[in-house]
Amino acid sequence: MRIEDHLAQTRFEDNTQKLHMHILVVARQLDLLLRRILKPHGVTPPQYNVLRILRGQKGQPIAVHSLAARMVDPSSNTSRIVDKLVDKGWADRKVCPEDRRRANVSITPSGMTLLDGLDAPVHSVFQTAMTSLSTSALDTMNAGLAEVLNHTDDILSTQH
Amino acid sequence: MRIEDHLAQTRFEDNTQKLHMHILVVARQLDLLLRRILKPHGVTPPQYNVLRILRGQKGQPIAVHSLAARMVDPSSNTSRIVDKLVDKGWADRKVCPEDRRRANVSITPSGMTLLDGLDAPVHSVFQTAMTSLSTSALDTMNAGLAEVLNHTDDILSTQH
DNA sequence: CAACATTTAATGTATCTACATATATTTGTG
DNA sequence: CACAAATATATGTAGATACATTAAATGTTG
Repeated sequence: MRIEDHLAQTRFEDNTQKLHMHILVVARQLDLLLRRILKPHGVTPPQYNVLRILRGQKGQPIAVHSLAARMVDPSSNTSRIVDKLVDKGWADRKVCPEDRRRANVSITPSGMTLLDGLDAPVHSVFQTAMTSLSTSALDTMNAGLAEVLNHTDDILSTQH
Repeated sequence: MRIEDHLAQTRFEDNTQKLHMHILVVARQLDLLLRRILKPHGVTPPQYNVLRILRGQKGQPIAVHSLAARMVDPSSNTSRIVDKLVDKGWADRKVCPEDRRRANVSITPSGMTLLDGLDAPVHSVFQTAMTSLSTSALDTMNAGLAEVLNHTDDILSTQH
Protein backbone atom coordinates (compact mmCIF):
# COMPACT_ATOMS: atom_id res chain seq x y z
CA MET A 1 0.00 0.00 0.00
CA ARG A 2 1.55 3.26 -1.10
CA ILE A 3 1.62 6.36 1.04
CA GLU A 4 -0.88 7.91 -1.37
CA ASP A 5 -3.30 5.07 -0.63
CA HIS A 6 -2.69 5.26 3.09
CA LEU A 7 -3.73 8.89 3.07
CA ALA A 8 -6.10 8.56 0.10
CA GLN A 9 -4.21 11.40 -1.47
CA THR A 10 -3.62 11.53 -5.19
CA ARG A 11 -0.46 13.58 -5.16
CA PHE A 12 1.95 15.52 -3.01
CA GLU A 13 3.06 19.05 -3.68
CA ASP A 14 6.67 17.96 -3.64
CA ASN A 15 8.91 15.14 -2.51
CA THR A 16 9.69 16.99 0.67
CA GLN A 17 6.10 16.80 1.78
CA LYS A 18 5.92 13.19 0.66
CA LEU A 19 8.96 12.36 2.77
CA HIS A 20 7.37 14.11 5.71
CA MET A 21 4.24 11.96 5.44
CA HIS A 22 6.28 8.82 4.82
CA ILE A 23 8.22 9.39 8.02
CA LEU A 24 5.10 9.95 10.10
CA VAL A 25 3.20 6.98 8.70
CA VAL A 26 6.13 4.57 8.84
CA ALA A 27 6.94 5.64 12.41
CA ARG A 28 3.36 4.88 13.35
CA GLN A 29 3.51 1.47 11.69
CA LEU A 30 6.76 0.58 13.44
CA ASP A 31 5.18 1.56 16.73
CA LEU A 32 2.14 -0.60 15.97
CA LEU A 33 4.39 -3.57 15.21
CA LEU A 34 6.26 -3.20 18.48
CA ARG A 35 3.04 -2.70 20.39
CA ARG A 36 1.67 -5.98 19.02
CA ILE A 37 4.68 -7.94 20.16
CA LEU A 38 4.77 -6.32 23.59
CA LYS A 39 1.08 -6.34 24.40
CA PRO A 40 0.77 -10.02 25.42
CA HIS A 41 3.52 -9.36 27.96
CA GLY A 42 1.87 -6.26 29.38
CA VAL A 43 4.65 -3.94 28.26
CA THR A 44 4.20 -0.63 26.41
CA PRO A 45 6.76 0.78 23.94
CA PRO A 46 8.04 3.48 26.35
CA GLN A 47 8.41 0.87 29.11
CA TYR A 48 10.30 -1.38 26.70
CA ASN A 49 12.48 1.56 25.75
CA VAL A 50 13.37 2.18 29.40
CA LEU A 51 14.05 -1.50 30.07
CA ARG A 52 16.47 -1.64 27.15
CA ILE A 53 18.33 1.39 28.42
CA LEU A 54 18.54 -0.20 31.87
CA ARG A 55 19.89 -3.44 30.42
CA GLY A 56 22.45 -1.44 28.46
CA GLN A 57 23.77 -0.11 31.73
CA LYS A 58 25.18 -3.55 32.50
CA GLY A 59 24.44 -3.42 36.19
CA GLN A 60 25.22 0.24 36.69
CA PRO A 61 22.16 2.13 37.95
CA ILE A 62 21.02 5.30 36.23
CA ALA A 63 19.23 8.48 37.38
CA VAL A 64 15.72 9.22 36.16
CA HIS A 65 16.75 12.35 34.28
CA SER A 66 19.50 10.46 32.44
CA LEU A 67 16.94 7.85 31.52
CA ALA A 68 14.69 10.56 30.11
CA ALA A 69 17.51 11.98 28.02
CA ARG A 70 18.09 8.61 26.37
CA MET A 71 14.51 7.81 25.57
CA VAL A 72 13.02 8.11 22.12
CA ASP A 73 10.31 10.23 23.68
CA PRO A 74 11.89 12.16 26.55
CA SER A 75 8.67 13.28 28.09
CA SER A 76 8.49 14.45 31.65
CA ASN A 77 6.73 11.25 32.74
CA THR A 78 9.75 9.04 33.14
CA SER A 79 9.01 8.87 36.86
CA ARG A 80 5.64 7.27 36.21
CA ILE A 81 7.02 4.87 33.64
CA VAL A 82 9.59 3.75 36.19
CA ASP A 83 6.72 3.41 38.70
CA LYS A 84 5.09 0.86 36.43
CA LEU A 85 8.30 -1.08 35.94
CA VAL A 86 8.91 -1.19 39.69
CA ASP A 87 5.31 -2.27 40.32
CA LYS A 88 5.76 -5.19 37.95
CA GLY A 89 9.09 -6.16 39.45
CA TRP A 90 11.11 -5.44 36.33
CA ALA A 91 13.05 -2.51 37.76
CA ASP A 92 14.39 -1.41 41.09
CA ARG A 93 14.58 2.16 42.37
CA LYS A 94 16.41 3.44 45.41
CA VAL A 95 17.41 6.88 46.61
CA CYS A 96 21.01 7.73 45.81
CA PRO A 97 22.96 8.15 49.08
CA GLU A 98 25.45 10.68 47.64
CA ASP A 99 22.75 12.93 46.23
CA ARG A 100 19.44 12.33 47.89
CA ARG A 101 17.51 14.14 45.16
CA ARG A 102 18.40 11.39 42.75
CA ALA A 103 16.81 7.99 42.34
CA ASN A 104 18.99 5.18 41.07
CA VAL A 105 17.12 2.88 38.73
CA SER A 106 18.28 -0.56 37.65
CA ILE A 107 16.85 -3.63 35.97
CA THR A 108 15.95 -6.72 37.99
CA PRO A 109 16.66 -10.34 37.00
CA SER A 110 12.95 -10.67 36.22
CA GLY A 111 13.13 -7.67 33.88
CA MET A 112 16.24 -9.10 32.29
CA THR A 113 14.50 -12.39 31.62
CA LEU A 114 11.56 -10.58 30.06
CA LEU A 115 13.79 -8.54 27.77
CA ASP A 116 15.90 -11.50 26.73
CA GLY A 117 12.77 -13.34 25.67
CA LEU A 118 11.59 -10.37 23.62
CA ASP A 119 14.85 -9.92 21.72
CA ALA A 120 14.25 -12.55 19.07
CA PRO A 121 10.68 -11.63 18.08
CA VAL A 122 11.39 -7.91 18.12
CA HIS A 123 14.55 -8.20 16.09
CA SER A 124 12.87 -10.55 13.68
CA VAL A 125 9.90 -8.33 12.89
CA PHE A 126 11.95 -5.21 12.28
CA GLN A 127 14.45 -7.15 10.24
CA THR A 128 11.58 -8.34 8.07
CA ALA A 129 10.21 -4.83 7.74
CA MET A 130 13.51 -3.49 6.43
CA THR A 131 15.06 -6.54 4.85
CA SER A 132 14.58 -5.43 1.26
CA LEU A 133 16.61 -2.25 1.65
CA SER A 134 20.03 -2.33 0.06
CA THR A 135 23.10 -1.32 2.02
CA SER A 136 23.45 1.84 -0.01
CA ALA A 137 19.78 2.73 0.41
CA LEU A 138 20.14 2.26 4.17
CA ASP A 139 23.18 4.52 4.18
CA THR A 140 21.47 7.22 2.13
CA MET A 141 18.39 7.12 4.34
CA ASN A 142 20.37 7.26 7.56
CA ALA A 143 22.47 10.12 6.24
CA GLY A 144 19.39 12.00 5.09
CA LEU A 145 17.56 11.55 8.36
CA ALA A 146 20.67 12.64 10.24
CA GLU A 147 20.58 15.88 8.24
CA VAL A 148 16.91 16.41 9.00
CA LEU A 149 17.65 15.76 12.65
CA ASN A 150 20.29 18.50 12.60
CA HIS A 151 17.89 20.99 11.10
CA THR A 152 15.06 20.17 13.47
CA ASP A 153 17.45 20.42 16.41
CA ASP A 154 18.45 23.87 15.20
CA ILE A 155 14.90 25.07 14.77
CA LEU A 156 13.74 23.62 18.06
CA SER A 157 16.62 25.17 19.98
CA THR A 158 16.52 28.65 18.43
CA GLN A 159 12.82 29.24 18.90
CA HIS A 160 12.53 29.71 22.62
CA MET B 1 23.09 16.37 17.18
CA ARG B 2 23.49 12.84 15.90
CA ILE B 3 21.05 10.07 16.63
CA GLU B 4 23.74 8.49 18.81
CA ASP B 5 23.79 11.63 20.93
CA HIS B 6 20.03 11.88 21.06
CA LEU B 7 19.86 8.42 22.54
CA ALA B 8 23.25 8.63 24.25
CA GLN B 9 24.11 5.40 22.49
CA THR B 10 27.61 4.72 21.27
CA ARG B 11 26.72 2.35 18.46
CA PHE B 12 23.94 0.48 16.74
CA GLU B 13 24.00 -3.21 16.00
CA ASP B 14 23.37 -2.52 12.35
CA ASN B 15 22.12 0.18 10.01
CA THR B 16 18.65 -1.33 10.06
CA GLN B 17 18.32 -0.61 13.73
CA LYS B 18 19.82 2.81 13.24
CA LEU B 19 17.25 3.58 10.55
CA HIS B 20 14.52 2.40 12.88
CA MET B 21 15.65 4.84 15.59
CA HIS B 22 16.16 7.63 13.08
CA ILE B 23 12.60 7.27 11.84
CA LEU B 24 11.14 7.33 15.36
CA VAL B 25 13.19 10.28 16.55
CA VAL B 26 12.72 12.35 13.42
CA ALA B 27 8.97 11.68 13.43
CA ARG B 28 8.85 12.94 16.97
CA GLN B 29 10.81 16.06 16.10
CA LEU B 30 8.56 16.84 13.15
CA ASP B 31 5.57 16.46 15.42
CA LEU B 32 7.15 18.81 17.97
CA LEU B 33 7.76 21.40 15.27
CA LEU B 34 4.16 21.27 14.10
CA ARG B 35 2.88 21.37 17.67
CA ARG B 36 4.85 24.54 18.32
CA ILE B 37 3.36 26.32 15.37
CA LEU B 38 -0.17 25.17 16.11
CA LYS B 39 -0.22 25.67 19.86
CA PRO B 40 -0.76 29.45 19.90
CA HIS B 41 -3.85 28.86 17.77
CA GLY B 42 -5.25 26.16 20.03
CA VAL B 43 -4.97 23.44 17.39
CA THR B 44 -3.44 20.00 17.89
CA PRO B 45 -1.70 18.02 15.11
CA PRO B 46 -4.58 15.55 14.66
CA GLN B 47 -7.06 18.44 14.47
CA TYR B 48 -4.84 20.14 11.91
CA ASN B 49 -4.66 16.90 9.97
CA VAL B 50 -8.47 16.69 9.84
CA LEU B 51 -8.84 20.33 8.85
CA ARG B 52 -6.45 19.85 5.94
CA ILE B 53 -8.40 16.84 4.73
CA LEU B 54 -11.61 18.85 4.97
CA ARG B 55 -10.11 21.70 2.97
CA GLY B 56 -8.89 19.22 0.38
CA GLN B 57 -12.52 18.21 -0.15
CA LYS B 58 -13.14 21.57 -1.82
CA GLY B 59 -16.60 22.01 -0.38
CA GLN B 60 -17.64 18.39 -0.64
CA PRO B 61 -18.50 17.02 2.81
CA ILE B 62 -16.93 13.77 3.99
CA ALA B 63 -18.06 10.99 6.34
CA VAL B 64 -16.25 10.40 9.61
CA HIS B 65 -14.99 6.96 8.63
CA SER B 66 -13.51 8.33 5.40
CA LEU B 67 -11.82 11.02 7.43
CA ALA B 68 -10.35 8.38 9.71
CA ALA B 69 -9.01 6.42 6.75
CA ARG B 70 -7.12 9.45 5.48
CA MET B 71 -5.57 10.49 8.75
CA VAL B 72 -1.94 9.88 9.59
CA ASP B 73 -3.16 8.26 12.77
CA PRO B 74 -6.47 6.57 11.97
CA SER B 75 -7.51 6.02 15.53
CA SER B 76 -11.08 5.40 16.50
CA ASN B 77 -11.40 8.86 18.03
CA THR B 78 -12.15 10.79 14.89
CA SER B 79 -15.61 11.53 16.27
CA ARG B 80 -14.18 13.35 19.23
CA ILE B 81 -11.64 15.23 17.14
CA VAL B 82 -14.50 16.43 14.96
CA ASP B 83 -16.36 17.39 18.15
CA LYS B 84 -13.54 19.75 19.04
CA LEU B 85 -13.46 21.29 15.58
CA VAL B 86 -17.22 21.84 15.67
CA ASP B 87 -17.00 23.35 19.15
CA LYS B 88 -14.44 25.85 17.93
CA GLY B 89 -16.46 26.67 14.85
CA TRP B 90 -13.89 25.34 12.38
CA ALA B 91 -16.01 22.47 11.11
CA ASP B 92 -19.62 21.68 10.56
CA ARG B 93 -21.30 18.32 11.03
CA LYS B 94 -24.78 17.29 9.98
CA VAL B 95 -26.53 13.97 9.62
CA CYS B 96 -26.52 12.69 6.05
CA PRO B 97 -30.12 12.51 4.74
CA GLU B 98 -29.48 9.58 2.36
CA ASP B 99 -27.84 7.45 5.04
CA ARG B 100 -28.79 8.60 8.48
CA ARG B 101 -25.98 6.61 10.11
CA ARG B 102 -23.48 8.92 8.48
CA ALA B 103 -22.36 12.36 9.54
CA ASN B 104 -21.25 14.77 6.85
CA VAL B 105 -18.34 16.86 7.97
CA SER B 106 -17.13 20.00 6.23
CA ILE B 107 -14.88 22.95 6.94
CA THR B 108 -16.34 26.35 7.81
CA PRO B 109 -15.12 29.73 6.48
CA SER B 110 -13.60 30.30 9.92
CA GLY B 111 -11.70 27.02 9.69
CA MET B 112 -10.59 27.90 6.19
CA THR B 113 -9.23 31.24 7.36
CA LEU B 114 -7.34 29.54 10.17
CA LEU B 115 -5.78 27.01 7.80
CA ASP B 116 -4.85 29.58 5.20
CA GLY B 117 -3.00 31.56 7.83
CA LEU B 118 -1.10 28.48 8.96
CA ASP B 119 0.05 27.46 5.49
CA ALA B 120 3.05 29.76 5.26
CA PRO B 121 4.64 29.08 8.67
CA VAL B 122 4.02 25.34 8.44
CA HIS B 123 5.39 25.04 4.94
CA SER B 124 8.35 27.20 5.83
CA VAL B 125 9.45 25.21 8.86
CA PHE B 126 9.30 21.85 7.13
CA GLN B 127 10.99 23.22 4.07
CA THR B 128 13.80 24.41 6.32
CA ALA B 129 14.01 21.04 8.04
CA MET B 130 14.48 19.20 4.74
CA THR B 131 16.04 21.81 2.55
CA SER B 132 19.51 20.32 2.49
CA LEU B 133 18.38 17.01 1.00
CA SER B 134 19.25 16.51 -2.65
CA THR B 135 16.62 15.44 -5.14
CA SER B 136 18.20 12.04 -5.45
CA ALA B 137 18.42 11.60 -1.69
CA LEU B 138 14.73 12.51 -1.40
CA ASP B 139 13.89 9.95 -4.08
CA THR B 140 15.93 7.22 -2.43
CA MET B 141 14.40 7.94 0.96
CA ASN B 142 10.85 8.02 -0.35
CA ALA B 143 11.40 4.79 -2.27
CA GLY B 144 12.96 3.12 0.76
CA LEU B 145 10.19 4.19 3.10
CA ALA B 146 7.62 3.01 0.55
CA GLU B 147 9.25 -0.42 0.70
CA VAL B 148 9.18 -0.46 4.47
CA LEU B 149 5.54 0.58 4.34
CA ASN B 150 4.78 -2.41 2.12
CA HIS B 151 6.46 -4.79 4.51
CA THR B 152 4.81 -3.38 7.60
CA ASP B 153 1.44 -3.51 5.85
CA ASP B 154 2.07 -7.17 5.10
CA ILE B 155 3.07 -8.03 8.64
CA LEU B 156 0.24 -6.05 10.19
CA SER B 157 -2.36 -7.67 7.94
CA THR B 158 -1.19 -11.28 8.19
CA GLN B 159 -0.97 -11.38 11.96
CA HIS B 160 -4.58 -11.36 13.02
C1' DC C 1 26.68 30.94 56.57
C1' DA C 2 22.29 32.96 54.88
C1' DA C 3 19.72 33.80 50.76
C1' DC C 4 18.88 32.63 46.42
C1' DA C 5 19.33 29.77 42.31
C1' DT C 6 19.64 25.26 40.29
C1' DT C 7 18.97 20.52 39.90
C1' DT C 8 16.24 16.28 40.45
C1' DA C 9 12.17 13.92 40.96
C1' DA C 10 7.39 13.52 41.81
C1' DT C 11 2.73 15.12 41.42
C1' DG C 12 -1.69 17.70 39.74
C1' DT C 13 -4.59 18.24 36.00
C1' DA C 14 -6.70 18.44 31.69
C1' DT C 15 -6.52 16.33 27.64
C1' DC C 16 -5.71 12.60 24.54
C1' DT C 17 -5.40 7.85 23.18
C1' DA C 18 -6.36 2.86 22.80
C1' DC C 19 -9.56 -0.41 23.05
C1' DA C 20 -14.01 -2.20 23.92
C1' DT C 21 -18.77 -1.56 23.78
C1' DA C 22 -23.20 0.54 22.71
C1' DT C 23 -26.64 2.61 19.56
C1' DA C 24 -28.77 3.57 15.42
C1' DT C 25 -29.32 2.67 10.63
C1' DT C 26 -28.95 0.15 6.56
C1' DT C 27 -28.19 -4.09 3.96
C1' DG C 28 -28.67 -8.85 2.96
C1' DT C 29 -31.08 -13.36 3.31
C1' DG C 30 -34.37 -16.91 3.97
C1' DC D 1 -41.29 -9.04 5.59
C1' DA D 2 -38.72 -10.65 9.73
C1' DC D 3 -34.38 -11.25 11.39
C1' DA D 4 -29.50 -11.54 11.30
C1' DA D 5 -25.36 -9.27 9.68
C1' DA D 6 -22.90 -5.35 8.50
C1' DT D 7 -21.93 -0.46 8.68
C1' DA D 8 -21.36 4.27 10.76
C1' DT D 9 -20.84 6.83 14.58
C1' DA D 10 -20.70 7.75 19.33
C1' DT D 11 -19.54 6.71 24.05
C1' DG D 12 -17.37 4.44 28.37
C1' DT D 13 -13.25 3.75 30.58
C1' DA D 14 -8.60 2.88 31.88
C1' DG D 15 -4.42 4.38 31.03
C1' DA D 16 -1.00 7.56 28.87
C1' DT D 17 0.65 12.12 27.62
C1' DA D 18 1.69 17.22 27.75
C1' DC D 19 2.49 20.82 30.50
C1' DA D 20 2.77 23.26 34.75
C1' DT D 21 3.70 23.10 39.51
C1' DT D 22 5.54 21.46 43.83
C1' DA D 23 9.01 19.55 47.01
C1' DA D 24 13.34 18.35 48.40
C1' DA D 25 18.28 18.48 48.07
C1' DT D 26 22.35 20.57 46.52
C1' DG D 27 25.18 24.55 44.57
C1' DT D 28 26.48 29.23 44.45
C1' DT D 29 27.34 33.75 45.86
C1' DG D 30 27.64 37.85 48.53
